[in-house]
Amino acid sequence: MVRRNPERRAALLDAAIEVLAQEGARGLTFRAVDRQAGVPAGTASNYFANREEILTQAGGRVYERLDPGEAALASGLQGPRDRARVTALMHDLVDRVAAFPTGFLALLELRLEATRRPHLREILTERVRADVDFNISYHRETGRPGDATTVVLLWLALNWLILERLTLPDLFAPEQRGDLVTALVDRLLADQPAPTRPVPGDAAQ
Amino acid sequence: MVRRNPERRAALLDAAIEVLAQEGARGLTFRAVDRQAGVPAGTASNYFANREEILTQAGGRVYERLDPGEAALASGLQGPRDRARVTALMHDLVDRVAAFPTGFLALLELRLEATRRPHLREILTERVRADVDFNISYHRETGRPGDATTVVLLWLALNWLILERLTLPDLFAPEQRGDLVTALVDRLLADQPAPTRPVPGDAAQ
DNA sequence: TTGACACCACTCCATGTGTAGTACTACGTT
DNA sequence: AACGTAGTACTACACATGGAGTGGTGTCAA
Repeated sequence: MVRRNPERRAALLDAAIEVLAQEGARGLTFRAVDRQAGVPAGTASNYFANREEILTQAGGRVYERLDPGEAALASGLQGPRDRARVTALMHDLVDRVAAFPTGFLALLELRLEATRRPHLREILTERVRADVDFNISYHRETGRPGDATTVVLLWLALNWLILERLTLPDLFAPEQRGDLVTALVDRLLADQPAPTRPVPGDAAQ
Repeated sequence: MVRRNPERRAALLDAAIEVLAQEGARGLTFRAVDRQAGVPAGTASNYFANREEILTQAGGRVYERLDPGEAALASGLQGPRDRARVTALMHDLVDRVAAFPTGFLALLELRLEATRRPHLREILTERVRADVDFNISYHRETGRPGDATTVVLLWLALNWLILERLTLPDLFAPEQRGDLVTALVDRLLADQPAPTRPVPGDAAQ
C-alpha cells in the first residue's frame, strides 16, 4: 500500500539527499533511506514505488530547500544597483549554497546518474533551466549591471567554485575563494558588449 | 600474488575509468573492472590490493590520457598572442576534454568519492593543483593576455560548462556553448586589473 | 467497525571478496 | 633435448553482505 503522510515523505526525501551526498547515487537504496531517516526497514518501500522515484523527487526537494524564500528575495531588491552590490550578492549566493553542502553534492550525484537515466536527465534539465532562467530574470528585474550572458557566465564559474570548495576544500584557501568571486564580478562587469547570440531567458523578454 | 604486466595493468585502469563513468564510484568493483576489461573474473584482484588502489591509480591514468603531449604543447606556443588566439585555444580545450567524456566523468566521480576518503582527497588535490599551476605557467610563458587570476576564472567557468555538456547536454545548444566560451574570454580579457591577492602559481614566478 | 499507517519478519535473490588451485608460456639450466 | 622454475592467465569455490518485495500485526482515530 502506498503511504501518503506528507511530513514523513519529506523526511524520507531529506534522508535521501543525505544518502546521495554520503553514499552516492548507487548507494541510494530503500534500506539506506530508512536507516538515514531513522525509520524501520521497509518504510521507504511503502512511500516510493522504486529507486527512480526517490531520485527524481529528491532532486525537487533540494531545489525546494535552496529556495531563498520570498522575504530574502524581496530584500534582494533593495540596495544600490551597482557592481559592488552584485559582488555582495554573489558572495551571499556562494555561502548560501555551501551552507547546504549535501544538497549541492546530491544534485551532482543526480547529474551523474542522469547520464544513465534519460528520464532523470529530462527532469533535471528542466529544473536547471528554470533555475538559470530565474536568475537571469531576477537579475534583469533588479536592474543590475550585466546582461543574460553575464549571469550565465557568473553561474558557470561560481558553480565550479562551490564544487571545488565542497570536494577539494584545500585547493584554494578561503580568502582566495573570496577574492576569486570578487575578481570574477569585477572583470565580467567591466564592460558589457552585446551578446553574440541570445542565451535562454533573453528571448523571454 | 601481485601481477605486474604493465599493458594489462593499464588496460585494467582504462576499464576502471569506464566503470567509474558508467556505474559510479560505488559501482567500481574488482568484478566490474574485470568485465569491462574483458578479462576473467579475479584478474583485477591480482593487480590491485583493494578498491582504494584502483581509485587513486585510475585518477592518475585520466590525467595521463588528457595530457596533450609535447607536440601539441609546442604547437600551442605558435601563433599570435592576442585575445582571439586565447579564444581559439579555449575552444580547443573544451573540445579536447569533451572528446574523452568518460575521463571527465570519472574524475567527477572521484571528486565525490574524495569527500568520503581523505587519502583520495589529498591525491586529487595535488593533481588538480598541479593542473591549475601548469595552466597558469603555460599561459604566462606563452605571453598571452591575462594574469593568473584570469586563467583560474577561465578554468572554473569552462569546467562547469563541460560538466553541463556531459551531464545535461540539452540545457544549452551547441552554438550557445560556443558563444559562451567566446563571451567568457572576451569579457575576462577586457581589462586586467591587478589581482587583489595572489592565486597559486603567481608566487611561483 | 473501518481504514490508514507504523512497524516487523521472512523469503528470494544478486553480487562481491578473497583465495586456493590449475594450466600455460617463456626462459634458463643441465 | 629434456627439465625445472617463475610469472602469469584463468577457474572455481567458500563465505558474507545486503537489498527487494511482500505479507502480516498492532494501533489509533474517525
